[in-house]
Amino acid sequence: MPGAPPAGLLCELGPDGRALGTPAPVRDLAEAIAKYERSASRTVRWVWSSAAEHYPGLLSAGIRIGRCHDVALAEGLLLGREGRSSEPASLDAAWARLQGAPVPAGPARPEGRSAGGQDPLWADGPGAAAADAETTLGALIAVHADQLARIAADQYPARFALLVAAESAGGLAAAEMTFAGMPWRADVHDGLLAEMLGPRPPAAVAGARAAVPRRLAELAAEVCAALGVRSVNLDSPAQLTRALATAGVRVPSTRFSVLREIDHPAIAPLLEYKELSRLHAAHGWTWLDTWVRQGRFRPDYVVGGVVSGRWASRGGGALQIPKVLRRAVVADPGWALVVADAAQLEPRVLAALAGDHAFAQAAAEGDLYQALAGAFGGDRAKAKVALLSAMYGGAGGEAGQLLAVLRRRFPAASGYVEAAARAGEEGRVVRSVLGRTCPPPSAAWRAATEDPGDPEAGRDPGAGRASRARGRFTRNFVVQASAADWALVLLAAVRRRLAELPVSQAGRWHPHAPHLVFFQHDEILVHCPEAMAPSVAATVAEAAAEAGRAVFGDTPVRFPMTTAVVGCYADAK
DNA sequence: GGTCGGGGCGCG
DNA sequence: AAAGCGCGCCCCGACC
Repeated sequence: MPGAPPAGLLCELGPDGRALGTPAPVRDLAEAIAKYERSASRTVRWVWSSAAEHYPGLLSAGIRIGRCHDVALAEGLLLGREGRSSEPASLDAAWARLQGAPVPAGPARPEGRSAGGQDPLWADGPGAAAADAETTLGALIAVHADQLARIAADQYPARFALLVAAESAGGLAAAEMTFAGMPWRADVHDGLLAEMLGPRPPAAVAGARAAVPRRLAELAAEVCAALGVRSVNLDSPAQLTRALATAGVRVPSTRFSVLREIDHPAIAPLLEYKELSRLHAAHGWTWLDTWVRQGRFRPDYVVGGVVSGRWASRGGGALQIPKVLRRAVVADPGWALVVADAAQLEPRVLAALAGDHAFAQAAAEGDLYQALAGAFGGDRAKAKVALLSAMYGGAGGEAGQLLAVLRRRFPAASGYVEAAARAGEEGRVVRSVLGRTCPPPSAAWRAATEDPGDPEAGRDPGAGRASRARGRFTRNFVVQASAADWALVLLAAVRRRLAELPVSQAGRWHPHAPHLVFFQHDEILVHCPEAMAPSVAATVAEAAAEAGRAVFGDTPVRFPMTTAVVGCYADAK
């Protein structure tokens, strides 16, 4: 019925996922959910097909939920562990697999907001009869029970269960962050653009290209004059390379790092042009018009969108916001931003992962690189290069020597990443600390690297390169993915603890309570009333300690957060 | 008219 | 000797 609140079907489940009693129809599903959330006598964990699909609607109705089991996210993790990450992870797909039926086509990688699709819990749309709701609920219960069994069958079931819980909490946090939005001052953004690019050019008339901002036109003219050419499209690497060649400058590419080394009058304006045109194209006035509404930037986050478990985003380049634009991220009047990022997260994660005693001691307090500097002649910069090379697989320049030092002084830590690299080179998979699994090698990779039957035939010349490239990937995966595990547990802990602060109300999305507004790999932003900022900062610190214990157990390694309470994101560091 | 891979660069 | 890890999005240019 148009205008009626969505009805639905609820069913309580036992610890093993079996239905307790019969499904109960409710007239107003949102209200029924809120009522469960408010009930003090028990903690509810909602089982649903996906938060990305269902939660935005609940939030719009003013309802916040505490915990869930997100079937799609869980399925993604399980498929990954089973070496089937290319298969679709939706409830429909999982149900089809469980029944041995043809699996509906769908995106293999997780998606954010779904464009449509059936709503298994409150199926009241056209064509969704009550019978369909029952069928869908049955599928949901069966798939969930199957997932619980598959989780329990993991080599480390408790850790994998934590991963599924944290991923599910991430799904909730992502929807809440989109709902709340990141405070964004369009006037400040516009002012920054005008300062750097010149005033906003008039909108393009139909059919014509938009006018180029004044500063970009000036810089392009300077470059042309210095190169002695009439005109060149600086946005075309091919054209630019040719124009540089006519001026006697031969470059292998037009990358910033290549051009920077060249002594020619065209280079300075060219580098400035590249920097500003990038800002204009990616985060200029068009971006502002497209993505900022009523003082908020609301990107879609894609939980688990990166193989390592990091989030991706869709639209607005939410995870690539240029640092200069942080000036536009300003707390509402009377509110503050608590900006917290994990200090030197990845090397600390490696220390905890490897159980390298000497390394872990260095990661116990303070500046990790400084603590390791002693092993590198007291040079902190060398310690940092050595660590980054170990985690990324680089060995250029003096990194090779520094790696040798690292290997001698911290054998367990370097051994950990070396073993991961070997596994990757040999085509095996590796896992994060909580059990997120990297994708298996592609068929093309296997074909390129397999041993030829005839020893005289020799290997494909690209085989070594492909093998080493995968080694670098798995070497980095164990660290990056374990860091993502920690960050996800941190996010879940912050989210839960914020909801326990006095101002919050169970079951309600409270617009005046502190809320997460941004999460970028190892950094979080909380928007909160000014007076609450100190308790929010303390909450984040407690959550970080909790995440360390939950993910790594008993370790001397600490995971300190650098936390700032500011009115503007740009002032955080 | 559209798609798609590459070059390039923003973030971690 | 040469090369480092993971993304999203812009523009270009080849191609259908």
